[in-house]
Amino acid sequence: MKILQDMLVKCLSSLGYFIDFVNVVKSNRPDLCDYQFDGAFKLAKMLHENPVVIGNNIVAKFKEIDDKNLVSDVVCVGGFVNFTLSDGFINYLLNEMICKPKFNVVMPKKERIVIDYGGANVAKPLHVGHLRPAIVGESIKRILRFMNQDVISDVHLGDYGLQIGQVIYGLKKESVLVDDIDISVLDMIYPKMSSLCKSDEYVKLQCADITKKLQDGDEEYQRYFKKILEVSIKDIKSNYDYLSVDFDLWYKESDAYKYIPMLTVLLNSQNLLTISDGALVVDVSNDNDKTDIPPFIYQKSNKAYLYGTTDLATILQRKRDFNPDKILYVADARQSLHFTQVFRVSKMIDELKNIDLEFLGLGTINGSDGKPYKTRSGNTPKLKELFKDCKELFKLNREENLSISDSDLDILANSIIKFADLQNNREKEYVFDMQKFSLVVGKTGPYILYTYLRVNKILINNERCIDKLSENIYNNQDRDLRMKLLELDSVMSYTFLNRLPSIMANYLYELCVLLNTFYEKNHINNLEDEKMKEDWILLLSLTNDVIKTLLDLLVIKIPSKM
RNA sequence: GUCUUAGUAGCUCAAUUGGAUAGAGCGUUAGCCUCCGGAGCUAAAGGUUGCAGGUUCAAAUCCUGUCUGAGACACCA
Repeated sequence: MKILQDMLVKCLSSLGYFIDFVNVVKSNRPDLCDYQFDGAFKLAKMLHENPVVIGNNIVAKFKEIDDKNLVSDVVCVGGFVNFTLSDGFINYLLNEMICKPKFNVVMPKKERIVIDYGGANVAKPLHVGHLRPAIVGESIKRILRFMNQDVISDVHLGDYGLQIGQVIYGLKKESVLVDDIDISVLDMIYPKMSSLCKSDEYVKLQCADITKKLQDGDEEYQRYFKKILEVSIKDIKSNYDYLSVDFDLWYKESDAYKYIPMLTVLLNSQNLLTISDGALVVDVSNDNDKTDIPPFIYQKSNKAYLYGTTDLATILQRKRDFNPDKILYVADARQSLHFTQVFRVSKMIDELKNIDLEFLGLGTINGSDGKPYKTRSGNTPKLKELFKDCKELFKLNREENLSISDSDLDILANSIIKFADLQNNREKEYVFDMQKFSLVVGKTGPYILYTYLRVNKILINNERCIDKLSENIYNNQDRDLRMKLLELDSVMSYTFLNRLPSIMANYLYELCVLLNTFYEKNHINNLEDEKMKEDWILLLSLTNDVIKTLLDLLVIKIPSKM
């Protein structure tokens, strides 16, 4: 609501009222007004005056300068300044949305941003835990691009950590030849080795040793490693393809290794490395810390490197390759301390200190019991099985679902799971209840898709023959829908600034609710009034364009029918 | 133990970051297809925002204390 805001700023300054930021927000009392300003209270405190008097002054002045009739009414109620928009102004704004690109959303300053998400590790099967980093990351990437940012996405595969040593150890122990490695073998080996290492300290040391030797270039281990990489990446790609998640870069942890010597030089030139208990560390503690931040471990006492080192080397790599303004990390919130350490070291290094580093933490996905999600059989379900289950449950739901094509079923299963995830605040954990999700009633992906498709049917049958709305608004459902469309601008900037797809997802749902209400109350096909019909076709066309765009930003495709 | 984070309707979550009467979905109850897709729509019931203080015109939101859950806390990722 930029125009209204500018007008209010003008109004306030001509009254001699100064306030640090003027914010006109959507009213939470739609019975009273459309937009609300509560600055009169702040002014009252500053000036030691009655807020009602100040509010009334603002109202009088606003009426005086509102030569374009932006508002049909502006009143002061108990200190709140309440604006009701005029039909003309509403339609003016909607027409701007129709004819300008990207619905006339105000764009932020363009920056070059690397976004790191997905969290896949080589040789570990993708499971339900990888769902959020992939979906939320992909959605944030798309939102950044919509907001005109220069974005590079990188999957940053974990391929050089201890897990690879574990898998190689397991393959050798089971006498699997390099040529016989396939995805089913890998899927079987990792969980086995992971639990073995937890119970057997000796095996763990062996695995650590293999990891170290691999990092040092051991030929035999490198052969295993290359094959594992090939098999595993193929599988990871097919999983991400299914989710419509894609990356510009498929860099791996190991690709950052060649930057470690340079990184060491940089750290040494600033005397940042110290030895502690045989390991090379960087002290990242700070006097203002409420609790001790442990030192960042640069190199283990056995000379092997940890993921913190490769993360840091990756920042250097990105700096030199792309010179980004920002790097965003979408990862499990439990890694918060790790990123705090990495970021602090990065800020100490002269070459890297100007890069903004943002950690976007994700809450865990829990089952109905409040604990991390498991299948009925008790193990962590693999991603593909999860979608298969979802499709099966969805088919049982309705007889008609049996006739839906398999590709549309995939789209619907994607919409169910993605919308269920993205409507939640990414920082909070949430309960994943497949039974509930596949029932598909209420606030779900298919609800949005259904709304889109039924309205789209009208648009197919009625050609859009004007490109500008008239001055009219015809009834309450009509006005509610138009007002909701006007919120898009502020929703997008809030979503962008906070990197919260959930804000946009909830807006999309609310928009669909109003669209459905409109649809039930107004039967366009039966209309006699041609002008009304033309306006409404255009309005519905705009609404569906918005829905389609937001669905894409939520990584949800539209099925041909459902 | 220290730090972080959460606690809102029976259940799962909102609340544009201090604004007016705390909103949705599920579930429950009662309605709505001669009509563009009923996976829909219209209503109703359901709340001392964990508890106790405090700050101010105004608190779910900020501060203090307290209870409960979750998580993190140097050679795993």
